[in-house]
Amino acid sequence: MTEKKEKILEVALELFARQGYAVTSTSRIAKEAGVSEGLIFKHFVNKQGLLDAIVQNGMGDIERAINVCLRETNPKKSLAMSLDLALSLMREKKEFWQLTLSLKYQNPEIANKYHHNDIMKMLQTSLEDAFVKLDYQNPLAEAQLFGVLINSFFIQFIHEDNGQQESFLNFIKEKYKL
Amino acid sequence: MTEKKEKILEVALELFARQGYAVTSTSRIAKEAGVSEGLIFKHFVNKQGLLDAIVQNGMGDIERAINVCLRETNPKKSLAMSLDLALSLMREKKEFWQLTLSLKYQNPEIANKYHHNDIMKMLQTSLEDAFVKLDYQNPLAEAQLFGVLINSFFIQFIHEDNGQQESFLNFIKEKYKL
DNA sequence: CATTGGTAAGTGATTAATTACTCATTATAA
DNA sequence: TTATAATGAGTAATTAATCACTTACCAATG
Repeated sequence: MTEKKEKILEVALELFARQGYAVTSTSRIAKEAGVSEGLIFKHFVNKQGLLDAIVQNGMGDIERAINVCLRETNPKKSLAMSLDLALSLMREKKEFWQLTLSLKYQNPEIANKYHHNDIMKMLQTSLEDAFVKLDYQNPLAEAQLFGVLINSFFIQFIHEDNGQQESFLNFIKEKYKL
Repeated sequence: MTEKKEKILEVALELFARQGYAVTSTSRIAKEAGVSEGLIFKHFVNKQGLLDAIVQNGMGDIERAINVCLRETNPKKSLAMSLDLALSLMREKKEFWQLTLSLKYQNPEIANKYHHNDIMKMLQTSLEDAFVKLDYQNPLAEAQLFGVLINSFFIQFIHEDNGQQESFLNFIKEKYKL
């Protein structure tokens, strides 16, 4: 991976996340990355190919982080870890979340290939395990609700970072006595 | 409001919601509405003006529906009504929700003027009232959580209508004994 | 040590298509 | 008659993508 290729990916992620995929032109990306426009197409074939590369990059990082979380067997620890993971992933990969979420509304094809709900589904099984172990009367529905809580935490944090996120997570932890 | 003007609004809402604002061309809207492209600019000045008109239309309908809901003084009934309102609004105005939500990622200017969080804020006060009356130990945070639950219900329903929405709402009602 | 040949990285002018928008003109209805 | 509704050809700007070309690097060969 050359320096310029990496710079293109970096700038494109930032612009796609901030402005949206459709309204970000390849010429703008090239200018901002200090690169000729032609180079983008040399490396990524077309604009969609550039987007694909960005999404694949991001998904790799996140899958690795989640797999660590899934190994926890203690149910309460597992639930708490899921919440902490959400917070840290959000802080470190905010631009990427913004992009994947926005693609749901702009680019249905790629949104069906990889979007952040896929990651949520990976977590869902481990959540269900946890609620079964904790003897909840309706563990599946509880897991669904918990997943939705994490999901909406993501969405809210993406839209406005007013610092209330941590207190909101703590409130959930109290509610589930984690 | 002439027939053709209404048809433009109808078609534009559908296309903006399905494809996104940026990628939907005025020529496409005109063709699909069976109207000359010039007419769009006669009625709405520019593309942004067309979007403004659509959003204002939708917000009017929804504000009226919400105001009915806010008059309820019984706390449990108020909370239950909020959930039912979310379901019915979603079913009747799905395209509009899709649009407003997608604008958050594509059109920051208009998203700040009117977006669906404004409507959530209208509900928030009535939710806080309800949880105070119900003697919850932390009514503000509870109201926030409840608002988030409604919020995420919207977002999930927009993305995939797999019929699980009603059962999810019922689960919340049970959890809050509504 | 040169010199050659091959390859990938990178450029920038150019292209065809599409875009939002304009405007002179025509139809319609009160 | 007069204002408004509606048309559709036209325009300047922007777009994604292509193309012929240059540069940098590196290994093999004589």
